[in-house]
Amino acid sequence: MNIELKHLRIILAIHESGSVQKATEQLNMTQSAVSHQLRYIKDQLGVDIFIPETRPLKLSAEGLELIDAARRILPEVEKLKSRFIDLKSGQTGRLFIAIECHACFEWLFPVLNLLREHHSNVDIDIKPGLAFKAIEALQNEEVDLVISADPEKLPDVRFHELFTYAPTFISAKDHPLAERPYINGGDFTDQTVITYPVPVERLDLFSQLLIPQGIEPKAIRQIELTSVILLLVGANKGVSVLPDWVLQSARDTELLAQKKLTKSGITRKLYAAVRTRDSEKLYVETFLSLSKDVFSRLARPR
Amino acid sequence: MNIELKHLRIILAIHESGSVQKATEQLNMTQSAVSHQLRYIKDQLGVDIFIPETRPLKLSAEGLELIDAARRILPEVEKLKSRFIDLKSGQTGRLFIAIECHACFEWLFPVLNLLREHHSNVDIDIKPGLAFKAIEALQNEEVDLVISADPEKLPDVRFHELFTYAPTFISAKDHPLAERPYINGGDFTDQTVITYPVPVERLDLFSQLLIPQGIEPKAIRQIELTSVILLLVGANKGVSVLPDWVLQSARDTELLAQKKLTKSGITRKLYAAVRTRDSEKLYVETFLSLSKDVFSRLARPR
DNA sequence: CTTTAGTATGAATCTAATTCATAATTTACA
DNA sequence: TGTAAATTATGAATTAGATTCATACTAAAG
Repeated sequence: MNIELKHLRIILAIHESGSVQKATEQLNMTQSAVSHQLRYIKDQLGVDIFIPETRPLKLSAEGLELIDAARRILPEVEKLKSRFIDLKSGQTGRLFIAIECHACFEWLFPVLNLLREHHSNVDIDIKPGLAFKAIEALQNEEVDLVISADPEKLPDVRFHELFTYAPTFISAKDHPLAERPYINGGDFTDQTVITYPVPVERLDLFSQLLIPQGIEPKAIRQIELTSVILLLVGANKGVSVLPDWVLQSARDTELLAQKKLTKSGITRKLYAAVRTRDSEKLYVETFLSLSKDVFSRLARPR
Repeated sequence: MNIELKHLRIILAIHESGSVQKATEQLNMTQSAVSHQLRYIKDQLGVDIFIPETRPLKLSAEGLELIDAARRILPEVEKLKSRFIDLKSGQTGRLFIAIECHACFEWLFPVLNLLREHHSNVDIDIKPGLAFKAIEALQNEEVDLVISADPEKLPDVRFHELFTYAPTFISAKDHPLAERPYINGGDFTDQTVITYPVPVERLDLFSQLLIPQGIEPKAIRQIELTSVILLLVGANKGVSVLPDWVLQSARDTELLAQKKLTKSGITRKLYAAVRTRDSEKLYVETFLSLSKDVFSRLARPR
């Protein structure tokens, strides 16, 4: 026995319009096609749906049951279809985010709050614990967007540039290095460095400066919260390197000296990576523009 | 956008088995056919259901939604299908009954009570008010079975013989006609006849005897309840004609004289009329055999 | 009793689904 | 890594299914 949605639609249209004739236009079929289908349905179910040789066509007892079922099933399917139309257009969907950059929480939270206001139908969340294999998780559809500073050339992933920042050295004002015009890699050999609790190769200081030069600092101390890092650096418990925007937006920076890294300064770019086919989704585009907005407000020196 | 149940079944089978390959046997399709369908579905929905180039095939975010919907919709359809299998076999269904014969309530009630015990899934009911156009109502599927004494040759209706009975004259024992060996039509001209409250042409006495002979009784008095009719006849308020089985099963018949109608006696047959295509349904067959059982017990003289 | 509107049907046509053969990928395992 | 095995994708041919057209049939209305 084979029943398809098409058949339920036909039966329902005939019943609601009162005749095969009238149902034809609603169904975009000829009278003959409907009639053939009607016979097919009857053969499949083994019972007459409409009482034969009556006009207007009247439902049989069995037909009534079919109509009941159709009225339960078809709206479900319609819901599914419109759900997919929405999904495709980005009216609705899922935006799970992985961040490779720990400091990014600073601007990401406000962005997501704004994004939720614009797209209440989108399921927005940050997925922790994926930082290291974030791009892989993106390809796997475990997440839908990755904040990354290391763009790759991949066919199925597109990296959208968000903004440029400078990893910046900080120390207490009375720290010896606070006198320098800029800081070099070698300056770290006898310093305690305070960092976020992530593998060192994921920190700009290490990936851009220390690892290439084969330098190791005297000690590393890992702290979760940005404000605590600032506090400890101010208390001369160590030095640190943070994105310039963090320093510009943070309070209590009076005790700190800020220096560029290397004579020419190091700059980096942050990217939002999404799957290519998600690129035009409305909420992805909104995310990108909101990020730039929020960042530019955050980075404005006070 | 066109989605059919077939597509939901394919997606679900692939997801649950883990690969297209394994799904093929469950679906009774070749790997190629499944693959082509998969592409069709993707084109229809406009999004990838499975993440491309991954094995085992993994659902995309959109695919998950599709699976959810399939798991809601497909069981509904399966339920519908098994419902129709039951309907066709007569495991379940509807048995609405119209009776042309008023006295039939006497044996019909016990039959229906027994029938309900055998077929708890069948919706059993008596539909009043259809007595006159009962066969039409049967063809219209307003009712599913008609108790009738007037079989017709119809292509879509089948009359199953239930049993034979004799419309029998009754009067009080001290009534003048109680002396006669049998009663003729002419004997009614100066009698008050007590009948059920139905059109006279539907009463055996009239349709079989008085109307053909053009005879009218002195008066007609209509009473609903059989026991009241017996009471009134016993009290010499009139005479009546009732099926023999009613008299055999009723109490308080000591005061009554029973006489056959005409010298040779009149006999009639009762039929259960059902739509031809319902004839083999289990509960219809049960109804027929139960009716015969109950009747033979009822008609057994006490 | 004839007309008319609605429904059914057969044959032809068109569309969609399936198969077969084979290519392309991916995975597993050396 | 590289190679074999397994899985999936694709194109062309085939088959099955759905639709149309023309027309016959049926029920209802006048």
